[in-house]
Amino acid sequence: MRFSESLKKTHQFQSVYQGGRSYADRYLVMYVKPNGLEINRIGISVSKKVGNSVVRHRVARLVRESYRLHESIFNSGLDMVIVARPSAAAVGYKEVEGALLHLAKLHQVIRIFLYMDH
RNA sequence: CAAGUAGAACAGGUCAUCGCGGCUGCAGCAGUGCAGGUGAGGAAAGUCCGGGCUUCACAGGGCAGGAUGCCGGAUAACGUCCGGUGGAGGUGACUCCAAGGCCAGUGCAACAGAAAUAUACCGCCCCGUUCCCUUCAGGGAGCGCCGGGUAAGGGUGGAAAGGCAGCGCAAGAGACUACCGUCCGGCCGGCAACGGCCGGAGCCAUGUAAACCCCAUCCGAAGCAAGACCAAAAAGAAGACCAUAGGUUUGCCCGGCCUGUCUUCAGGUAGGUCGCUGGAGGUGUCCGGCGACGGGCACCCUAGAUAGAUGAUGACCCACGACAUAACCCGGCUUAUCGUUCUGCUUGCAAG
RNA sequence: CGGGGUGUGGCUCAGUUUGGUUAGAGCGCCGCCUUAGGGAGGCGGAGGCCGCAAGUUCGAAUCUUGUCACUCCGA
Repeated sequence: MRFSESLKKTHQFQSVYQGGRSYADRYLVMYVKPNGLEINRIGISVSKKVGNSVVRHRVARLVRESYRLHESIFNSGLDMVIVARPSAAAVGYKEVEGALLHLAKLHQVIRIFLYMDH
């Protein structure tokens, strides 16, 4: 991803959980917190309750792919944590993409005109 | 053709676009960019065993604890595998078995039953005695406070002192006899487990060791977050620099101590590098072996991430896609799994 | 990577050590009594293949092995 890094440390995740705002739908939960940097940092969390290793990796890839393909319309300087809910295990790319963009719209972190144009 | 049985292989494919982790090459001081090539499984899973490797411990032996348990072999090793033996199931191909020892000792066996490791409740028989019948041989019925024999029959139970048939007897009993079984001894075959044959028995006597236990064999402990190296930081040691700033020791001076600066050593946190993939490795072929497996030769190199890489979209085909993601590496076991293909063998039916 | 624990009526737990006849307790549920009615109280009742599968034993919730799920601890 050209403009983004990933969150790695436990304390970075804790910071977003405690200092950020959150929205959720059936498949995903999104936490957002400004980080004061030029770039975005994104963390994806898929708990063991979602499924086994294959399912968890697949969900994480779908979320990452969705973000990658729409990276250009996101605002900069954000820390985001996206948590997958158990119902996300059964769905495909289209649903995950829709959920991600829906939550981003609620957070007002994407450029709406580009989103509409898309 | 149908049903079954044993074994083996495969685990969606092709194309296009976007994207990810190593590697190689080129460019660049560097961040990085471009190109090429490569990138999960039969179970990668569960972590149930075994080994390698690493660190620690260790003269040797024993105890404790744990594991294994018919015999022989394979192997680095195993609780795995192969070949046998015995037993169980199946018409059969074939499958399954924790399959050492309760005459070393101890424990336990509810309920039922007269009695559970020793027993006489009913029954059967003998003896004594009373009464009745009587053809004077005997027969029948009752009694025995505590007379005796018997384990055939009854019933209980998982189990009641081998089974069955005969002989025998007052009634009975391996008391005796044949067969079967069990145990003991001998001979033969086999490396052995064991099998076969012959002879004998005082058939002295339940089950349970996945009850304690006994016997035989094996096991030092921990695990790649093992461990090795580099190394900010924090705390530490030694030395030097003060003709020196501050504090303290006594009012002052010298001297001492602390703070200071530098060097060296030690240390090992954050972080980094190695361990990290060429191996008890694969594929083919030949040889030895019934086989597990072993040996020779040729060829091949096939993930190595470190919050952790395989995905998305579109098109076509088909069987319409199951289970499941390496994390130091191997050998097994167990469990999950939509299906497809092939081979050996068995049984049944039909036809030739 | 290593180690431990738990699974029993709808819920919370006993019983497993040392196998034994029909597995108990509380709350909940159902019926009846009581009340004008409800609650409380009293009486009675239903509800369990003891997580699953094999095995040992005459007999298994209990013993053994395998397996599944949940959960805790350490590095």
